[in-house]
Amino acid sequence: MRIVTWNINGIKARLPVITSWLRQEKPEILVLQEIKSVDENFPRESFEELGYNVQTHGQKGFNGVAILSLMPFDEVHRGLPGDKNDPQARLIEGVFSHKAGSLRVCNIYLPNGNPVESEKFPYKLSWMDRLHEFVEQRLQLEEPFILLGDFNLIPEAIDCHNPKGWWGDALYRPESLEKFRRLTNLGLTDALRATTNAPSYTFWDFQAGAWRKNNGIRIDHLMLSAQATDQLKEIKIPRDVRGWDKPSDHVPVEGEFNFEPVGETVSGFD
DNA sequence: ATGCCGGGTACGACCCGA
Repeated sequence: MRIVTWNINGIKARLPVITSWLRQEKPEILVLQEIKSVDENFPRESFEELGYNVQTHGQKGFNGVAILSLMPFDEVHRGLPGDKNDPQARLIEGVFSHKAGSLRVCNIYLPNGNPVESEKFPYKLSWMDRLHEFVEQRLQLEEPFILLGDFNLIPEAIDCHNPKGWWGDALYRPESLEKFRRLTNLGLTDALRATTNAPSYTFWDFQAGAWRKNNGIRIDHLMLSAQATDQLKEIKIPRDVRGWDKPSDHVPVEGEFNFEPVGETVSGFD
């Protein structure tokens, strides 16, 4: 079973790229960040035609997350608990069945946090505190759990082309990394780093020829519970997608797992 | 290089992103 994360930077502008990629790749699950759409305007039919079940958690103008799945959703949860006044749509979770049990897939778009001097940075840190609480509860379930998405965090120097240039940015500074390590120390495995020590970028800025110069960073991650790590086969990052027509500034990150779907996929829920 | 692109809203600039 293939489970993929992709920050697509606007569903409206990216629909042709995503549908052609889906026709080619047909992953069981694709999670999207930055759909920049309200739920009513999400082009769900374009994905349903391809056999996908669609669940969204959108908002007007920016942010917004979605899960596309060939398998039916057993459960859907929207929003990160811990602040009822937080209007930003950055988390959606789906629960699925596979032959040996259940699989919980939580898609996040973690706040960027820049500029560090603005209110955006404390928002990032408090969002990470809320995520910590949430993940702690999820891990107590002792089941396959995949926390994936755009973390807006550069884990280590190897994960950026120019570490000295990035150091101090909200994506790569002590306060952010301390909370990130506290989170992963709950018992999450970085799937990419479990399989390779090679530099593996997932984002290249639109500006300043970043793609041409390979001036990239790795900020899109699959973080796995022990029960999910046991089933991990490999991680692939199809970086060529960054060179397609009208690309996102992020590329997909694909996880291949030993989970097997239950029978035929069916639509018609919800 | 705290905005050079690129997408959003809304239709002329501004907000947002990493």
